[in-house]
Amino acid sequence: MLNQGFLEDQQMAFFPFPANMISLPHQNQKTLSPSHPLPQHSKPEQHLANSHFGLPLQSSNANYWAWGDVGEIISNKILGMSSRDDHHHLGVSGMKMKKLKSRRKVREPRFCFKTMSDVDVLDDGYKWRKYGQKVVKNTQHPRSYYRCTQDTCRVKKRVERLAEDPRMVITTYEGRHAHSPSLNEEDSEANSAKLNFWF
DNA sequence: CGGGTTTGACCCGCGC
DNA sequence: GCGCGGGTCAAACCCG
Repeated sequence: MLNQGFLEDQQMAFFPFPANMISLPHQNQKTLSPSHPLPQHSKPEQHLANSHFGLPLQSSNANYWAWGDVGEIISNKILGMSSRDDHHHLGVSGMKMKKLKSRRKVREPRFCFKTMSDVDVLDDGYKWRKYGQKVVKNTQHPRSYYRCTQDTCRVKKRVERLAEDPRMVITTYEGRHAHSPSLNEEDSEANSAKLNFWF
């Protein structure tokens, strides 16, 4: 059973990395469940070229794909609000966040996706430092907390395994990277060109 | 020695 | 106000 709060909270679900962004060191690592394969026409690169990409969403009992403008999907489907107001608050400092908190609860944009993988931490091109681990209630698997190592970047991610199916890894990203991935230095420019959809 | 991980303590929001 | 639970901190530890 998927954690109820999880679904309600995120209402979104699964953000696919473009295939060229995910390295697959393990044979059996696949994005999304095999029972919900990517549609044939949904080659991520294609949509990158159009500055659009697919966002597979999950309702309570079915996975489906939505295509369109990233920001639109994020604000409509993920943040669940018309986020014009909140866009101003994205990426603000911790201090500012505290001030804003008192006025109104502002949440960093979040999205998550599910992968079938032996490894907990997928290589998404960014460098992460673990800052905590917690056993969440009613699950036998701990949740790990990671922060982007770039000191100006406040992006965080959580990684946990599905209780019902330990082969599945749920990765939840919070915030936006203020930089391009640091895969390796020499082609960081190419990477940033490819990956500037990271908003 | 520098950078990452581990892990218990602490913080804070939320429901009762 | 209090307790619970999720999220974060930070000292200790580990490793190349």
